[in-house]
Amino acid sequence: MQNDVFKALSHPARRQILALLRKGPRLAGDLAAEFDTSWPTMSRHLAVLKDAELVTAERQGNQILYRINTSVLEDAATALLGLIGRDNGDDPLKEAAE
Amino acid sequence: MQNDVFKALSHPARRQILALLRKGPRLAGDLAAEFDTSWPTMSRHLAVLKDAELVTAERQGNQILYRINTSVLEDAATALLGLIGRDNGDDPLKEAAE
DNA sequence: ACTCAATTTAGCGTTTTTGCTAATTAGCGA
DNA sequence: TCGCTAATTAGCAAAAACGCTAAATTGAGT
Repeated sequence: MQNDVFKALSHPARRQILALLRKGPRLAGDLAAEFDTSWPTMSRHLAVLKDAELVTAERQGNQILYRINTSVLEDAATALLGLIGRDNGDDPLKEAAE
Repeated sequence: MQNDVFKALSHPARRQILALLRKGPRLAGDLAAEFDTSWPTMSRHLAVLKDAELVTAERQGNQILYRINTSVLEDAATALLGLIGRDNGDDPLKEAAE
């Protein structure tokens, strides 16, 4: 699902969400409050991030706590870095694919 | 134009093009030959990569030589890595934005 | 100028993404 | 159970991305 990861990262709002989440877990509502877009729109951005496993969601009673998932982000960064190095024989795209 | 970079990276074919280019510069035609899609489609993918400055194009007489631009790729990877580290105060998105 | 090969641009239809409002689900407390 | 708040899902319209075929462009060679 490497594929969806880059797609998820392609929207600026979603990268911004990750930037906020980097500082610590947040409730969905708190996140939504930081953006101009409507709640449902935020909710969908979060769903996209969750599908890509870039974040995890955990119910806390009435609300939902979102956490960044650094491991998937690491894989993506690694894949990108793999694209940089001069040829060492292996395929950088396949390499980080899992 | 950080924005366009991630968008450019969001399509698997374009990442694959970069993977090929990583091994060395290539003529547009040679690149196109590696994919199932039509030439015009490849041409557009290349244009997207060029807009994002992920590659550079250089005319060689009749044909066009494409080269990967690692510096932009590095910036993107750095931005991603910046999303991983625990809070150090600065904004990882802005940071790599230029 | 004429022609060929390499590539890009135009134009079009289909699919995906985005963002909105309205409606729904889920959990909590009275 | 009723009502409230938090969040998601439905449904829709507008915009953007994709990929194709056909037409145009560019440079090289004759």
